[in-house]
Amino acid sequence: MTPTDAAARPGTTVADMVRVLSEDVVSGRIAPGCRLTAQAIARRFDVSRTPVREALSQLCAMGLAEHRPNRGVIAAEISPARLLDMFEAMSELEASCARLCAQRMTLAERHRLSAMHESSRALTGDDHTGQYTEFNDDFHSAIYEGAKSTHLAELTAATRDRLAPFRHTQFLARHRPAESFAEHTTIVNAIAAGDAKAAAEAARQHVLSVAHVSRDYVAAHVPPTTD
Amino acid sequence: MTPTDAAARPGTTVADMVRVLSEDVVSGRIAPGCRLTAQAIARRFDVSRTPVREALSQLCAMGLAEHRPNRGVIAAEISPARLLDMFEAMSELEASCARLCAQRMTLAERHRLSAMHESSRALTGDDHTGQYTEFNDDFHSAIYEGAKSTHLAELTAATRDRLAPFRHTQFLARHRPAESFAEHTTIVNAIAAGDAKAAAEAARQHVLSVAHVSRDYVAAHVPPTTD
DNA sequence: TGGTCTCATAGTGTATGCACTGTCTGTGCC
DNA sequence: GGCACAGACAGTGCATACACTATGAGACCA
Repeated sequence: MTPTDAAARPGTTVADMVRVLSEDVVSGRIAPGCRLTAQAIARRFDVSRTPVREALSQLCAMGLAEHRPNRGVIAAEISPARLLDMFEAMSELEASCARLCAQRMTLAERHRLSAMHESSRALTGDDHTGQYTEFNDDFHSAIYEGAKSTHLAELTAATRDRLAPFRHTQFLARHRPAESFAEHTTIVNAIAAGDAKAAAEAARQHVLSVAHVSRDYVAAHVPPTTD
Repeated sequence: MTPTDAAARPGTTVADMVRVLSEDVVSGRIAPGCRLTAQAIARRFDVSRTPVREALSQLCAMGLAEHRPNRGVIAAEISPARLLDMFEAMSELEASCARLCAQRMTLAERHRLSAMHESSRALTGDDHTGQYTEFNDDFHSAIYEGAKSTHLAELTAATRDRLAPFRHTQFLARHRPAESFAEHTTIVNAIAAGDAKAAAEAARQHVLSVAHVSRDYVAAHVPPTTD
């Protein structure tokens, strides 16, 4: 055994903890509002509190957690108003990506997007929600990438991650995958046709409908004020 | 003197260091590519390396610095391609903000924006560039705010800050303030008229013209590869 | 003279200790 | 019975120490 344990366990760096913890928050395994105590996390990863604190501060910078001075860090809690606000930003970002896709995707890329979309038809039944959720992320990622604007793609993906715990609730609503598929069709067709304006509008409307479904879910399941 | 010096100097918290350092990077006082050694910064603020490391990691998360494992942190270096890429994202974000302004600003807000813009006419001479630069930031902030979409405003402001060292170079170009003023006029008029589409397009073009002026400046002043 | 190797040094990354703050529980008072 | 206060305790925030890594200068060799 080397003197420092960290060298013996190369898998446990600050970056690794950030990755694992952000996945926990994004997936909802760590619920919004839940305390992230440095000591507990240090025990979990078998490191000291110092690198944990670093990981937590990065989580805060990503917007996935919130730091309250002398009171620790909690998994990000998003008020209903803030949630809609973020979905709105998301709709603008996705609209921009879709618009740029319509202008910039190569023919091959358009075909690949269409094929990808078509392959998801089989997953629109309410008994494939897990698979459809996964596909959905891939589909949107393809659109961020197709815009060929790295920073825009980064901002969009970051916003998506912050909304992830809430977006995923949409597919708990009955028939939502089928609706989602139909909305995707509009987007894909507009991009395939190179119709930038229609692509942007379709993407915007798609995200807003996700927002409404999610809002209804949150309204039904989250107490009005969680403080 | 209290046991902990930090208590005696309440002005030197992690947040303060982040503020000061980010201003240094944004303003160009700390040049892109410049090393940010934790020890030197610790001496500068008279604290230990621990809080400095926290501040630096936040700077990295903001995109204002870059962390290389075991080799420290450097002030963000942006390649010309990346720069254009970020300006493009900026143009999309500003366009969204302007569009929402046209839809959402109250009559009073529209009047205030027009008045604000009109007041800058006196600063368009090439001998007021400092004042015009300052006004310009206020003007754009007003548009981010007027969109009434907190997250969008945050993303836009964050991107602006990352571009700040380069945006500011635009006003070094002769007659640029006057051109900027003319472009602002188009935006303000569209917002005043509630013409969302025109406002978005005007804002997009405005940012893209900033990008071109800045690109020309950077091309003339930054070596091709800084590595 | 040019290239390579070695060692010194500066600086990063992590662990640990200590002082301070916030919170919770139990006790005394109204 | 309800409320305020004091103490214990848990957890944060920072300083410091130590091990490891990257880098550059100087010595050695071809």
